[in-house]
This record gives sequence, structure tokens and C-alpha cells, in this order.
Amino acid sequence: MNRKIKLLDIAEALGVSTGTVHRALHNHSGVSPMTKTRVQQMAKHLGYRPNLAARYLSSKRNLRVSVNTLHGTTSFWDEVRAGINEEAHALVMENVEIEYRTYPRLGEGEEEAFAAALKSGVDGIITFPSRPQALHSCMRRASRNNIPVVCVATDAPNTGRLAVVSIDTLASGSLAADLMGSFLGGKGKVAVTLSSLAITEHAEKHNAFASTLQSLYPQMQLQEAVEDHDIESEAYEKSIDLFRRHPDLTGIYVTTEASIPVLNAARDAKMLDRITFITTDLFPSLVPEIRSRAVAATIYQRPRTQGRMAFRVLHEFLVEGECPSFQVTLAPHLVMRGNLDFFLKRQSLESTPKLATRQQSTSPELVEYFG
Amino acid sequence: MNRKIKLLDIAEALGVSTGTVHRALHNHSGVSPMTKTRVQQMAKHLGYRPNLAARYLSSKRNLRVSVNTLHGTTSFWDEVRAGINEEAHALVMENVEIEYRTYPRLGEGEEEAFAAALKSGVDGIITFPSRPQALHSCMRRASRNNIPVVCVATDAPNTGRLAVVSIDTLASGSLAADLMGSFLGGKGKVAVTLSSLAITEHAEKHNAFASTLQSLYPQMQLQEAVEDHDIESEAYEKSIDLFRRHPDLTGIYVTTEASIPVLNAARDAKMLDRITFITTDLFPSLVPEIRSRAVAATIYQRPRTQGRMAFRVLHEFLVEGECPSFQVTLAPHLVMRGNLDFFLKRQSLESTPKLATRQQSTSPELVEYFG
DNA sequence: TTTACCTTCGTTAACGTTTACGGTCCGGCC
DNA sequence: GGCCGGACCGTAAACGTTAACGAAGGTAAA
Repeated sequence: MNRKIKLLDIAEALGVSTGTVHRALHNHSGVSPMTKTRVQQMAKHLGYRPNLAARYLSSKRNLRVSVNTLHGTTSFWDEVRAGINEEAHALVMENVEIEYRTYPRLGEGEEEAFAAALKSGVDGIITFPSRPQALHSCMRRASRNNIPVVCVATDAPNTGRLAVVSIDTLASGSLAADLMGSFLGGKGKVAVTLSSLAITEHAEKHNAFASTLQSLYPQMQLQEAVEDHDIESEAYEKSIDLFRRHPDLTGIYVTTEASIPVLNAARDAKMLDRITFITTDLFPSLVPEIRSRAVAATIYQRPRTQGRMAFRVLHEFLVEGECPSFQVTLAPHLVMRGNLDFFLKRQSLESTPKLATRQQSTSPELVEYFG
Repeated sequence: MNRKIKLLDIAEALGVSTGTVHRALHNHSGVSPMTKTRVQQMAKHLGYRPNLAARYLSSKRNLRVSVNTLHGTTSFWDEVRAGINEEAHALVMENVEIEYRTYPRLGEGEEEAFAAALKSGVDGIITFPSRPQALHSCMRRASRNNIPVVCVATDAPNTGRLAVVSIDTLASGSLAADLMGSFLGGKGKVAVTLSSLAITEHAEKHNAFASTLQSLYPQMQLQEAVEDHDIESEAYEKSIDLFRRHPDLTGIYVTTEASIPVLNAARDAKMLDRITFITTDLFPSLVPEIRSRAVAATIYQRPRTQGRMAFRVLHEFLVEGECPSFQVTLAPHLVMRGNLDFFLKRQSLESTPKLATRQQSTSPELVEYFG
């Protein structure tokens, strides 16, 4: 590798000035088509790569990104936001400001928050499209205005979004199926609870679960999927109904965060100890259920890492102009009673603000956990 | 948050020049003790944080870090190196060069590689201390010379190392125990194979496995640990012996990468289908064993992420002067036949060089996987 | 007193990119 | 011809930090 190529090298090679080279490379006005192509070709020929430090230092514009998530202390979104913050502080040289826009409930105020972000002129948006169809027009508008949008956890297809960060649905569903089969000795009747088959991720998890169960444990029977539409009462009612119709059910895979109503339904139906539960995510009220082994295992979706990756992709696009990948899929973590404490310690540590851990370097034995 | 504080602000507040401020903040010579403390206090008072872009741009020194790992195409170390490379390209603005020093076998040439790195005057070292005691004096020497050392996978205690990046041993051992108990229905006789109880990580995994098994599945019996000292023939011989002494063995947790000899011993002893295997790591020859369900599950140690984190910690220390954390522990991934394909796809993708995936942005549907 | 040297600190030119400003040239209008 | 406006391009001052150089003051040796 030779010396680094800079703007001046290109300029001298062509007998022009750095200003012209800069305008040509950035498609700014005031440069003839002829010289523009000459500059671009020479840049490619010399292998020019911009010096980001100089770029940061010179441009005083600071990037603004809006993070639109569910309001409140849902542990999932708290950790997503924490991950975004972490990566922002690690990657960036203080010229990015993050604006958080939250909405109270699924689908309520989501579109308004997105529109507000657009109107305020942010440079990029990280969002959770809980109702992809509701955000559709908004996101297409962003796409037309060249505002990059990164989706977290749920994809919004055909909206021109820049990228999506999520847990690999195939790995999740297949792991759940393989575990379920192993736990149950390869036989029995199982069911899947999900939010809605209209959500791509849930449908994919369900498919993966079904096909892996079919191929690895052909003796097991899978019942039809139960849709709860993210409504707790609906989850409870439909579970009760499921247990009534299938008293011989031995396993349930809950792909939504609404596992508590299903557990309560099983408890009320006196079937809790006969059913092997595999759930999704990790939140406080689930902890005692794992400890009591009511839940055999839960599939942790690593919200913190999702947030980190979302910011990372967006930042790289804003800075370099290229997107490292348009679909980032993470491997899920498996949490059982055995390793539960590890994840709880991890969550409690991450709730302490990063700055605090920075300054108290007087206790050098501080342990920090990464997802 | 007010305007950003720069060197000039501190200088003007004290009536000195930026040069003096710079020297005072960096403990350079040529500043009276009096003004040095005044500058440092004022910097803290104003909340000064250096502008890294300006720092990168100004200093033409480029950081050199040496990466000392096992030679050859061990999939584990290949991925560690890939992770280091990835993070180096993502984090840094082209002023870090990485020198790879490899040694052929465990403990052979390890010390020499370390000494060579020290002598060539690198700014930091990432290493895998396979024989911690052999590296002890070298690492203490590095510590005296203020050369930061980051250990990957294995810790080297009491050597003054900057940080260690590894899989959480407690989570690994406990997860293995919980899975083993679940798979075997809470009863049976199990054993653990490890490299040596003298290696901290292996001893910790063994302890975690034992205590979790004891507390969650008190009916199960755990045999004494088998040490193979990283020698394949020893692993085979001792396994044969183990099976002869315990014909009723129903499960083995292999914490080392040497799971193939143990599997072959079980095969030769005609006990393969009676024993539930939980192994460690993921490498090509293990794949068919997982597919055939000879191995029920393997605990993936995420070498790529270990490499990423190691570089990240080292880089942050070299640049900011502070270490984000002195012990980074990762949650292991669980690989079973159901989600095996996900990890294989991930590995194959990561072997393609990063630059290639960058340029072929003509296929925008490229999927990239993160650990 | 001169010379030499050290400590302490100010001055200033880099580093590579961005961007505002000003210059030149050319065509067309009064 | 004088004037105006636009297209195209060069110039130079930022951005904040680093580090080499030099100046001022003092101390000690010649």
C-alpha cells in the first residue's frame, strides 16, 4: 500500500485545484461535465479514499438522527436505546446528536412521530415499524427525500428503507423446534403463539419452527398457530381455548413478548406442569417463571446489540455514503435457568449510565458484559 | 450542553497558550508542576473532551498493534483475526496497522513472538496466552513499558494485562449443565472433558457445570474431570479408559476444541448412541457429528466477536487513554442441528473479504450476519 | 561579565477537507 | 463599447490538535 491519496494528489495529477476535485466528487454544481468525469476517473484510478478525520474536523454540520421507539420502560426498548447510545459514543467523534421520539402504544402516534422527525429535517431515522402498513407512506416519503431509515426488530418491506436489523428468524424458530423436540423426547403435540401472521418475522419464525420440527422430529404434531395481535386478553382467551381443545398438549413456543398471559392460562387450566414452554425475550416478570422452570427456555433477542447494529449501519451510511449491509441478522441467545443469572447481571449493569462506569476507574475490577 | 470546549478555551481561561495546555494534559515535559495542575483542574472544570478528529488528523504517528495467535487455518483463530480486522476497519480512520505474528503449536514460539513484538516497538498487543506461565515474564515486561496487552479467550492473571476478552465461563458451564439435565430427563451419569484444571477458564467452566448440575438436577452424578492437556491422543486414550470404567455413562460435556477424539473413542467403544454429547466451538469436522445428532449441542464461543471486542478495547485505550472495561465476557451461542445452517452460512460469508462485499453493491439484497 | 545550558512557555506550521468568496472568460443585452 | 449575468474554477481561511522551533528568564560554570 502506497502513501495515502488525498485531494491534492488528484488535483495535481489533472492540473486543477482541490476545490474543483471536491465539487466533482460530491456532485456539486459549478463544474463542467467534462472535468467532473475526469476527476472521478482519476480518483478511482488512484484509489482515493477520503480522510474521515479531516472531513469531520472541517464540516461543522452535525448529523441528527431520530430514534422512534415505544415509550415507557419496556425492557426491550430501553435496551435498544441503550445500545444505540453506546455505539454512538464509541464510534463517533461527537458530531451526532440523537433525538428520541416515543409513542405510547403500538400503532398509536407512530406515524406522527415519523412525520415529525421528517419535518424537523433529521439526517436519518431508526424506527420500529410495529404497523408496517401504517408507516408505509411515511417511509416512502423519506425514501424519496433520501433520508435513510433503519428498521429495528421488524422489517417494513417495499418502503425503500435503508436496512433492517433483526434476530435471524430462521435460527430462532429452528432452535426452538430442536429444543422442543429434545426436551420432549421427540414426541408430543405442540403449538405456536404469535402476534400475527401478517408480520413477516413472526410468519418466518413459525415456518422455521414447523419445518424443523417436521424434518427432525417427524413424530411430533404441530397445531395451527394462535394469533394474539399483541393484545394480552386475546392471548389469554385464545390460550384457554387452545388448552380446552387440546388437553394433551405438551409444548408451546411463544414467539411474542406476551408470554405471561399464556402462562397464566396454562396455570388456570391446571396444565402448567404438563407443558414445556419456550418463550421469547427476557423481562422482569418472566424471571420467576424461568426460575420455577415453568419456562424451560427463552430466546433472547439481544435488543442492546440490535440497537448497536442499527446505529452502526446508519452511521456508516451517513458518513461513508455506502451501506455495509441491507439486512443484519443476529443469532439469538438461549436463556435457561442455568445461565439466567448471567443475563440478569448483564441487564443490571447496563442500566447504569455509561459515563458513571467510565469515571469510577478507581475500581479496576469492574466487569462489563456485552451481548 | 454548551459549546464544545477546546484547548484554546482552557488556555484563554488561564492566560496561557494552547501548547502549554497540551503539554500539561499529556504529562509531557516542560511544564511547571504548578501550571500543570492548574490546567488539569480547569480542563476538568470546563468538561474538556478532546476532539478525536483533530487529533487523528494532526498526529501522523500511526498505531501499530501486534496480533499473536496460533498459526494455521484453525477456524477459531481465523475468525478471531477476521473480527479484529473488521473492527479495525470500522472504528478507525486508517492510521492503525496490524501485524500478525503466529506460532505453529501451543506453547511453541509463543514467547518468542511476544518478545519480537515488544522489540519492534508496537503500541499494543493482542494475544492468546495458551501457556500463561510461559508468557508471564514477557507480559510483565510489557506492563512495565506501558505497552497494553489484551488477552483473548484465556486470561493471564497477575501479569498487568490491560484487559481480557472471553466467553463467560459461568454462563457456558451452567448452560451446558442445564441442557444436559434437560436432555437426559434429570438423571444419569455424566462427565466433563477439559484441557487442564490449571487453566482458569476450564476450571471455572467445570465448576459452573458441577454446581449447576448439583443444584438443578441433584439426582445426576458427575464423574471426576478428564484432563487431555490439548493432546488428541491423550484425549482418546483417557476417553476409552473413562468409558471402560463407566459403561453406564450417559452424557459428556467437552469444554475443549478436542471433541473429535472423544467422539471417536465413544464410537470405538460402541457407546456413541447411548451418550449425549455437548461440545464446544464449531469447526468443519464437527458439522457432520451435529447433523447426525451424535452431538446434541455445541457451545459456540463466538471467536469473531471476541476478536472485535479485543481490538475495540485496545483501540479505545490507545486513543482515549482509558480502558472501557478490564474484563469483557460474552454470552456463548448454542448451536444445535436446527440452527446449524445459520452459523455455517455466517462463517462462509465472513471468509469472503470485506472489500469484496463493499464493492458489489450492485446486488443490494446481500445479507450479512453478525455474531 | 560572558558563555553555556536548562526550564518554562509562546508561536506557528502542518494534517486533509470543506466552503465562502472572488476571479476569469464568454455570450448577449442596452 | 459598456454592462450584466452565468458557468466554471482557483484561493484561502477555517476546523482543533500536535509537535517542532525559538524566545525569555534564570542558574551555574568559565
